[in-house]
Amino acid sequence: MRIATWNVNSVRTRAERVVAWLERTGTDVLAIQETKCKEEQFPHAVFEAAGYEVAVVGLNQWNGVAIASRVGIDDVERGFLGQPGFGDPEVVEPRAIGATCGGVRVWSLYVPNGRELDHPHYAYKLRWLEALQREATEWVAASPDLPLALMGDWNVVPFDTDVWDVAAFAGKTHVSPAERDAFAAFADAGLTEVSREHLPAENTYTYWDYQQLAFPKNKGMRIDFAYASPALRARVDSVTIDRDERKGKGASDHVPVILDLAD
DNA sequence: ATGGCCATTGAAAATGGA
Repeated sequence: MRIATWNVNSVRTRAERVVAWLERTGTDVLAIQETKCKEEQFPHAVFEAAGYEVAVVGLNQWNGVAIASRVGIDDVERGFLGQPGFGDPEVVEPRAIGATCGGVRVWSLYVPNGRELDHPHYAYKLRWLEALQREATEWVAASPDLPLALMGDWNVVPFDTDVWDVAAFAGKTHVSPAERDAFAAFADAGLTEVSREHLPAENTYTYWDYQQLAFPKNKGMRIDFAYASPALRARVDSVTIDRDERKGKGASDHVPVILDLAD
């Protein structure tokens, strides 16, 4: 089975491209982030025509996550227990959706950006990661043999070598020790970030800004990851970052991260 | 060629992204 995660930066703009990619690569399950639409605006028909069922959560033009699967999609959960909200009035944003697909419990996650270190969004980001880590700890403890994947756009650069020039990020989000600690803490829940295990090379990126020729200059960031429970980790044969998907007109600024699983 | 922001809302300019 092949499962993947991809921040598509608007699913309405890129539905045909995403589904063509799913079919071409033979991907069974895709965790999608930044759908940027309400559930009723989601291009359900494009996915269904290709044989994918979809579970969606979306409130407006911001955020939005989904899971597409051609191996079943059951026990859908929109948001996680204790998921923090943001704003006044406080809203629990559509940033997490879970479903069981082909025997794997998959979560599609879009971690808050943080904006600036002194912005309320940054404190929200840390709260959000901490709450997810707490909940993930419960999931693993409750079902230690369950294949579980926490996949998505984590908006954290775990190591200096996960960005083209860490000096350019001095005083900015994504690289702060608190964010890195919050990201690393998922290992304490018994999870392993399997893209790192299989693709340890430095300067291996999943995101390139649209501006200033970032992609041709390879000024990228590694911020899309997949944490796996022991039962899933043992089944990961290989991990691929599909860098080619950043090429050409109409690309998302993120590329897919793919996990090939043993049956 | 992989090429100097993009998507959404709403109808100009603002918001968010990272």
